Amino acid sequence: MATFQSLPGFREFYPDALARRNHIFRLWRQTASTFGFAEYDAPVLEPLELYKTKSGDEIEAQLFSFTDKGGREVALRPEMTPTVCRMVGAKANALKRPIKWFSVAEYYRYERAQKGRERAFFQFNADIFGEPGPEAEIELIALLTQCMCAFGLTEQDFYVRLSDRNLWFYYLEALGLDEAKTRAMLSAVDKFEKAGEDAFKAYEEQHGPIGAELKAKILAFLQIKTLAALEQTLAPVGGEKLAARLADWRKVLGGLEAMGLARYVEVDLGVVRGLAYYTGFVFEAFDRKGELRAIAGGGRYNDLVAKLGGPELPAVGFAIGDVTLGLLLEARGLMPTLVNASDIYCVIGGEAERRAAFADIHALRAAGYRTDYPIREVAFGKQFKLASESGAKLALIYGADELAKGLVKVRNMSDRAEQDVPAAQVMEFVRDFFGGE
RNA sequence: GCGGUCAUAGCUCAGUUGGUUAGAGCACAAGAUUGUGAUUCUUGGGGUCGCGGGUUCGAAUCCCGUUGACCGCCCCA
Repeated sequence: MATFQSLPGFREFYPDALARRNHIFRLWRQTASTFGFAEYDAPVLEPLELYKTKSGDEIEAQLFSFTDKGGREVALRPEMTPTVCRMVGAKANALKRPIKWFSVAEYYRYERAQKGRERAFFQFNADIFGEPGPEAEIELIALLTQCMCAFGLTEQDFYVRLSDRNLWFYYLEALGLDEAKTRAMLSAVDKFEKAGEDAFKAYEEQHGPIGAELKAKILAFLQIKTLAALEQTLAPVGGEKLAARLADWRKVLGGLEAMGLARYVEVDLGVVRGLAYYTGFVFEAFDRKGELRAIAGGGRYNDLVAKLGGPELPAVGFAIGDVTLGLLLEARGLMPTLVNASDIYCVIGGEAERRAAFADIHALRAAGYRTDYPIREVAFGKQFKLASESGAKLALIYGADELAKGLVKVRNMSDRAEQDVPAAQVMEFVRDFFGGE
């Protein structure tokens, strides 16, 4: 057994695991690019204060933080949001609006590792800055769903739960709750799905018993699954703010429906997301079977850029984690296996033939064909087995008989057909073969 | 940070009330096979049984500690 093991929650990526990771990254990048998002990157190590300012002092317990040799308090980034807010804030006036940016990066959190949660993990992060209206939400939720569908996932596999902190604020205000009670109630709502009635305990300890009528209204609000039900519930409450907010809801859901994405999105006010900096719509993606942790989460955070020292700049963003998504893809059989296949495998008779083959091998590789051969002498019969295992579509056979006649034998690995090709025309033959695919 | 379960080969696991040299399948490698593919047969490498201590004539097996994984709680940006 090895003397040293990797730290808890830190993963090693053997080639097959890295191939799966790259597959995920590739489709994320491709998808973001089709949506017109630009990729950026940023430091892994940041001033500790950046995260304390954003999330409060308690956050330090969840961070990989330390003092560097210059006496600076630093932390490995646990998320991208504060960093990207700083970057955008610093050049806000020079950036063309809307600012649509994405990144694929590794994050570090000092937490107990569990299924679907590691201490080091990757996230796809997408944000839109400078757009206060719900059009930004449409764009991002569309991107989120496509970032899942690109892998072959369907509405049978995942869905996005859409909620709204503003709606809760307006509704609870109309029900007569002050700000402190509202925050406590949102915290209870956040816990309700997991804890049930117990979720209200903390609220009642703080603010006294919840009246039966109030509780019934809260629970009814949580049951709402459609826009129609939402409008029906809020109609008697009235108020301009609520009316305007419902118009935003109609815009978001209408836009997503027009994109054909309605089947992925559910109204679900049970999602409030713990962190206090969200200022409007919030959403999370889950697997339909409810077996896994959240796959993605995001929302609007209009105050954060200013809070971190930039100008007033509205923003919406979300992140998808690689761990839970990877688990879901494995469970649905959507993770490809053979990734390192060759195009061409060379079967080589002996040492003399090897020298002749090398010229072609190098030329083929330079021309971009994935070309492999047995690195040391191997029995002829076994080489065909190796060729088969390599995944190559074509085997080039450099035998003594062929080379004596100035030929190379070419075997089509799928239909086993063979033909002789003049040695000088091998490259041309290969081009035709792969060009005609 | 707290509780529960578990830890034997690269992987999945077997290993009797404690008994002498710890096994199987898969995977990997070599050969049968010096000119033709996933089959078959033979053979091989690979283990201080997570680590440390204790009980015992004797520990993979029992006890204590520790590390890690998994499940749950807290948290989840």
